[in-house]
Amino acid sequence: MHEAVPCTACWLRPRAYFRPLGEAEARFIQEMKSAQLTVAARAKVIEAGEVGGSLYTLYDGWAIRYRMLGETRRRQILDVVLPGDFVGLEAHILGLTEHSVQALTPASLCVLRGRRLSELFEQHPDWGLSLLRWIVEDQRRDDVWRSVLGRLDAAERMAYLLLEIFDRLEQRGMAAEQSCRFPLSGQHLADMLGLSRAHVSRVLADFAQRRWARIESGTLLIEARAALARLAGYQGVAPGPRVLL
Amino acid sequence: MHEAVPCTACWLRPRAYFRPLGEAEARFIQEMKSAQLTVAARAKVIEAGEVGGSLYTLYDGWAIRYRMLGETRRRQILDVVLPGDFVGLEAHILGLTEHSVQALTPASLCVLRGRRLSELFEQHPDWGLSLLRWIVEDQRRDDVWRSVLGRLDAAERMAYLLLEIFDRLEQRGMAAEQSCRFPLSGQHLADMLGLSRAHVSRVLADFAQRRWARIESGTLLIEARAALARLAGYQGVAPGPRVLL
DNA sequence: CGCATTTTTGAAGCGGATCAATTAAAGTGG
DNA sequence: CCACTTTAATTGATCCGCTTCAAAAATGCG
Repeated sequence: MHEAVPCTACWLRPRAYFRPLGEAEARFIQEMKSAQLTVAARAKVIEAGEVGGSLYTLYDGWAIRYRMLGETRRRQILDVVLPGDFVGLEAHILGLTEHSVQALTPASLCVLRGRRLSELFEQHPDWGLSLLRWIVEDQRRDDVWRSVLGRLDAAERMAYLLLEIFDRLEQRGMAAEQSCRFPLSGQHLADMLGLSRAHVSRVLADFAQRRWARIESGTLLIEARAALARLAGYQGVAPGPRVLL
Repeated sequence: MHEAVPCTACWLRPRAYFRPLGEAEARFIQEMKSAQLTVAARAKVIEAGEVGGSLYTLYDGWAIRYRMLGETRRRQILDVVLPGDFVGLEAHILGLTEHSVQALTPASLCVLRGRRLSELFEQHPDWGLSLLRWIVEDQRRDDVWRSVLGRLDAAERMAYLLLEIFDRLEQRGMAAEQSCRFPLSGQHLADMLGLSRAHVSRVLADFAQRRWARIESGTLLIEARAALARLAGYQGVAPGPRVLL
């Protein structure tokens, strides 16, 4: 898919969503990047229980982060991983991962030298704070999702998910006016929202019939954003800019 | 409740759960602490929508962190805040809080000079990394809770919650052999677990009747830890040690 | 084109919500 | 310290949203 891309040629970095780089910073980050990894759709990038493990930035493609529960075939998808997002921070910081990450589409990742993450904190303490800020923003997103799962019904959850993914894609320049690529299956949606596959199908049928949103042949079309946002109490995503490593 | 306590006299710090301090570190932290705040039970420490706001460490007592949803009276309690936990990191880093924090019992908090948090990163980069590690551990806990809310039924959720709170108290030296203080009402449990007050009551009645656990007059008694852990797929909490600011 | 996977749809059952009535507990003021 | 008021916990009856199971339709893929 991609040969090793120098950071100066990164297609993501010019996006307004990502914080611009100074000269020295650019060199430092280029130095952190040790390789480019390409994986096929459905390939596992990180497997729960793995020890150590690298730190990655997803460069292109989609992935999911998930946990399996109690021996059984219960899966909770924790997040959709999009270009610019970290993969493997838990593995890298805590040494052991409890979640898995699987590519949804063909994907490519920048492999970061973990060693240099501590150097980053020492030599660029302001980046340490930027990173902290980013993580705290993610925590807020987690808070919202706990509310979504704990207190919203099926249709509200679905509306929230569709809008959030669309907006995150838009920040990365991966969305059109009111549509975007959407490689999640019904089963994926069910496992993210704590619903059954059958019920996901019914909720989506309802949205399509109301002309609020529809998913067709791998594409999400948002037809009535306002209606969805009102239903879910959706407030938008963190505007950035965010650091990109 | 407490007059300003010097960090050297802190009752929490000697606990094995918290990372021991060097001489210079102790001074730095003492310097960060600018005041001690005491609040009554039910008082709000942080209100959603608040701008700015201090950074605190809960010193004594219990609190809850929660969000209200969509104008209505739907509340999601995101976490129980226990001594040693941060309060107000979101407010401090992002400038605006979307959750509220309310004292459950009379509580006292150490007020930290926010300014010095960035200095901490500069002057003690290893502490920056410790803090990062702590936050990543919290993220893992969030991951687990998303799984709990998304995929476990009422009894499983309750079992998970009781065990986690008990273990967190134990780490802080606030639990006895198989019992601990428990100031959460049925409504609180319902709002944490995404259940109704009535159903919480039924689940607890069932646990009591099975002699697994019971809550009586503000005290939680864990009678059959193994049974609860098996039911919930509970694996324990992060062992620490953790930094204490 | 034909097989495998996914999606859709229907029918039935269940877990938990809701509502309402009762009981118990916790404050409050005299 | 007791009667009164308020708030929270319990319990039963009913209802609804979602699950489960199963079969049919659609879609993708080699």
